[in-house]
Amino acid sequence: MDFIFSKGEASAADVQTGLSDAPSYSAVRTFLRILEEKGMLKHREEGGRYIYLPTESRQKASRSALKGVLSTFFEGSLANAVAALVASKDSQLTAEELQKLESIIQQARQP
Amino acid sequence: MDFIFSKGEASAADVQTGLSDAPSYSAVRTFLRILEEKGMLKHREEGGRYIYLPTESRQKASRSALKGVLSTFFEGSLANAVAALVASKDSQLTAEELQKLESIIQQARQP
DNA sequence: ATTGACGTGTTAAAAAATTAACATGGCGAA
DNA sequence: TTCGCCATGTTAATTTTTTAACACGTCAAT
Repeated sequence: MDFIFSKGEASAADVQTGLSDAPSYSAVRTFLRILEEKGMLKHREEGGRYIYLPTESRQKASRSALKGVLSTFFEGSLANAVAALVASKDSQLTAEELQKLESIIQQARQP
Repeated sequence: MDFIFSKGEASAADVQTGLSDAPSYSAVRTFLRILEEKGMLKHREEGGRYIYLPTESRQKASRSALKGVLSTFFEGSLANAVAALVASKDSQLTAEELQKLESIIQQARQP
């Protein structure tokens, strides 16, 4: 699911190729079919191939995933999470990124 | 794993009780043992009971989980993620939380 | 000391996931 | 058109996971 969310959509071959710890092509195919049966994926046909995509909106899924991590590791606090990344040596946080963050926060504080 | 990380440590019974979609107690017990064999968990004995806890530090695991969500859903950008939560109606972001965030960002921008 | 409750270790059976293999049908190139 | 290639549909075998069941040892209470 994460792989398909990150790509937006993917064929069975895409998943099998792209996933580093992927099972066999056959297993991927079966699993995608099961995920569709469970309602988590749907597919369209493109030149005979099946392209799978999530049924849930990316927005919903992303918020849900983010809240999940916050809840599991950061007591539900976004500030705690940001603090952890900021403190991380290899955080890859550029000056530009920090500036964007600040402007987002400021806008949120003054509606 | 997420459950144990969120609790810090847990017995088989804790997991089985606390997890909403938990399998049988027997399966939980087996699974914890397998996770230990794989090196993801260790256990200590407390009054004859096994209490399992992660081998990886909470800090490492939390950063890794957070980066994973950022990478899957937010193009790796923390700012994008924060923006999504801020925009969410039910974001639960209190004024206090926003203030903490701002001060964290400001400190990060001026080392 | 004895009993009963509880958790582990172990085993075996049931269910599910993974894999391989082959048939079918569509599509493009020669 | 005809051939070869590729993805799907299907089936069956294999492996892993999940489950149940029971023996054993510990601990607390009676």
